[in-house]
Amino acid sequence: MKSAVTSFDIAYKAGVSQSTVSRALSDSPLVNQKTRDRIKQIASDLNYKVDKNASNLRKQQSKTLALLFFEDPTSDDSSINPFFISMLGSITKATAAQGYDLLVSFQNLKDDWHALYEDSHKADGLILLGYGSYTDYEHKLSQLESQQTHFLRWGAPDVNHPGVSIGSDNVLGGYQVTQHLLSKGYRKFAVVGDVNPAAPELKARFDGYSQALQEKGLDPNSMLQVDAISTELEGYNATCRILDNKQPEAIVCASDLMAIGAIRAIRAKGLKVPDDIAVVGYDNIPVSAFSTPPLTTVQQNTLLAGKLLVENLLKLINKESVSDILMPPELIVRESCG
Amino acid sequence: MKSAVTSFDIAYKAGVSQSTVSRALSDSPLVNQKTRDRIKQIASDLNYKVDKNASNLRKQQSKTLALLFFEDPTSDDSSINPFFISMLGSITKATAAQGYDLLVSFQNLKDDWHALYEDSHKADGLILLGYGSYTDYEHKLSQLESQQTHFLRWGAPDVNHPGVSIGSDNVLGGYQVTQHLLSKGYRKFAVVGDVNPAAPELKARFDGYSQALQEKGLDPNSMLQVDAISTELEGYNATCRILDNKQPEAIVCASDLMAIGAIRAIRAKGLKVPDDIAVVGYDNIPVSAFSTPPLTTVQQNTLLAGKLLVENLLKLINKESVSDILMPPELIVRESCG
DNA sequence: ATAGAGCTTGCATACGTATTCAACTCAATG
DNA sequence: CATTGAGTTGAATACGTATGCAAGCTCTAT
Repeated sequence: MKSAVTSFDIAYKAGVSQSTVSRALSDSPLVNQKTRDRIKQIASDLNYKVDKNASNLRKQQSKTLALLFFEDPTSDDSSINPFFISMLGSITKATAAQGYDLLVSFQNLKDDWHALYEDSHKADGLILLGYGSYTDYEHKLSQLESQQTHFLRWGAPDVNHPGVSIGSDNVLGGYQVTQHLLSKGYRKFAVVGDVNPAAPELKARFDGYSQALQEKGLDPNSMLQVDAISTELEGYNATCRILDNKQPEAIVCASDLMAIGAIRAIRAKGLKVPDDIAVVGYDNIPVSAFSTPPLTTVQQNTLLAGKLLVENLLKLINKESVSDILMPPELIVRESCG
Repeated sequence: MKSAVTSFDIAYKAGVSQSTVSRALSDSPLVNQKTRDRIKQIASDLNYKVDKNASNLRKQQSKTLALLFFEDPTSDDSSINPFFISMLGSITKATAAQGYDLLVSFQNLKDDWHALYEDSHKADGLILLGYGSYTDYEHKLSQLESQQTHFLRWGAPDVNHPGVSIGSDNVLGGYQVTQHLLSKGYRKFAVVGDVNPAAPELKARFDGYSQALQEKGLDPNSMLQVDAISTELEGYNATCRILDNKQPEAIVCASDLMAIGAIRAIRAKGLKVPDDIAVVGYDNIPVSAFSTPPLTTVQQNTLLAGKLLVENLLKLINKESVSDILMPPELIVRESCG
C-alpha cells in the first residue's frame, strides 16, 4: 500500500509516543535533541511524509495559495498571453520560496470561483490575475471580501473595486515610450489599442501617451487611433486600417503582440521599420527582442510583481495591513524606432 | 471568523444528524429527496463549503493532480518554452474537466520532488513535464515507482525509464518536415539542433530528418549540423556559424524558437527567406504564424496531449492499466520554405 | 395481525495530525 | 530530606468529514 506509514508507526519503532514524533519532526525544542535525531532518522528510513490533509485539518490552514487566471474570451488553449506566463513563473517561484504550494486554475467569469478555494480550506489565499477589467465580477469580489477571504488582484488600484491590488503603472509606461518617440523627433502618431474601460491597462497606456503628447503641445485627438485587442492578428488588421487611411511616422502599440502584427502589416505594405514608420510595443515579451527589427518596448517587472503579490498576500493572511502598490515600468530601447 | 460553518451547523438548523447532511450534500440516494433539497438549501444559505482537508483525510484522496515542470537550466523566469505553456493550458483544462484541481510547481532536478506530493497526500498523482532527458533523474523515477506513486511523464517512450510515458512522435515529425522540403526540391541542408542524448526530442527529430534523406539516397552525414539548445539566441548563433561555413538551400531547425533566430541570422547576412534559404521549425508556437515569413513547422497536438495525460493518469489512479502513447504530429505548411 | 422488505435516519467511529495538560525524572537548592 | 523547577514525555482530545452498522418507520403480502 501507499504510504501507509503514519506517525504512530514511527512512534512504535522509536519506542516513544505519537506526540513526541509529531514534535520531533517539527523540530520542537520540547523534545530532547538525541530523541529528535533518532526519530528523524527513523522517519527518513521509513520514507515517512506528514499527511498534509490531516496536518492541515488540525492546523486549520493549507500552506497553499491559489492562482486564478481569468481567460481572455478570445484566447484558445494555446495562446496564453506571454505576460501572464511570465507572471506565472515568478509567482510559482515566489510561492515556493515561502514554503507554500500553488494551485493554478483558469476560470471563466461565469463560474462561482469566488469562495471556491479558501472556503473549502484548499488554499489560504487567492491571487487574481485577470485580463481586462474587474468590473464584470465586482459583485464576486465584494462577496470575497465579505467572506473575509484573503485575496489580492493584479491590476491598477481602483477605489471602486473591493480588495487590494498590485499593478504596474501603465500610464507612466505609456508616457515614457511616447516621450522616447518624441525625443527622436517623431510627431505624427497612430495608436493601436483599445481605449474603452473594459481594457483598463490599454486605456491607461493610451492615457500616458496622450499626456506626453499634450505636454509637447500636440493634440492626441488629431492622431489616429484604432481599437484592437491584444493579439498579433488584431495588431495586423488594425495597422492595415491605419495605413489605408494615412501614413503616420510612428505607431504606438499597446502590447508587443499587437506590435509584432503591426510590423508585419507595415512590411506587407512594402514599407520599412523603422525607416518609414517607427513601432513601439509594450510588455517586453521574449520574442520582442527577436522580431525584425527588435522592438522598443516597456517592461513590467514580473519577477518583482510575483514576489510582491505573494509576499503581500501572506501579509494579508497574517492579518497585517496591506495597501495598493503601483510599480514603475522600465523603457527598453531597441531598434524599432530608429 | 472564516467559514466556521460546519456540517454540524447545517444539521442543527435542519434538525437532522450530521451524517444525513454529509449524505445529502453528496446527493446520496439514501436520503429522502425532500430532506436532501432542504439541506442543500440551508447549506447554500449559510454559504457552506465542504472542508477539503477533512474530506480528503477521511476519503484518503485529494482530488488534486500535481504538475511538475522541470526547468531548462538556461531559462530565466520570463522565458518559459511556449510549448510547455500550451501544455499547461490544456492540462489545466483537462484537469478541471475531470473535477480535479491542479497543483503546479517548477522543480529543479536537485530537489527531492519525488514523493513530495503524493506521499503527503496533497495530490493523487503526478504529471512530469521535463525538458530534455529523464536520464538524470532516472533514479528518482524508480523511487517513485517503488513507492507506487501514480505518475506519467511527457516524452518519448523509453524502455529504460520507469513509468508510462505519453509523447509526440518526434521522429515522424522530423521525417515529415524534411520530406516536405525534399518535395519542394531542396537538397543541400543544414540542421540546427542538439543531437546528443541529453535532448532526446531534438535528437529524435534529427533522426527523422536523417531517415528522410536516406530514403532519397542523400547522406545526412555530408550535411552541416550545429548543436544548439532551444532558444532564439542559440538558433541565431548556430545559423551564423553555418553561414560562415557555406550556404545551404534549407535550414532545418529542431524548434520554432531556434528557427526564428535562424531567420534573423539569415536576414542579418543580407539573405532572404525563403528565396535564398528555406527555413523550417518545429512546435508551431503562436508567433511562428507571425514571423516574417510565416514559418513552416510541425505541430504537436497539445490539446489532445493534455487530455491524454490527465485521463490516463486518472486511469492509473483507478488501477486501470495504461500503456505508452506516441502521438502523431501534424505538418503545418506556411511560407518559409517557398 | 404479523413478518418481511424497502426506505430513511442516526450513532459511532476512523482518517492522521498537532497541541494542551498533566505527569514524571533528575539535579540543584534550602 | 523536602522542595523547586527545568527538561522531557505521554495521554487525551479536537479538527470536520464520510461511512458501516443498526435501528426506526411505512407499507405490502400473507
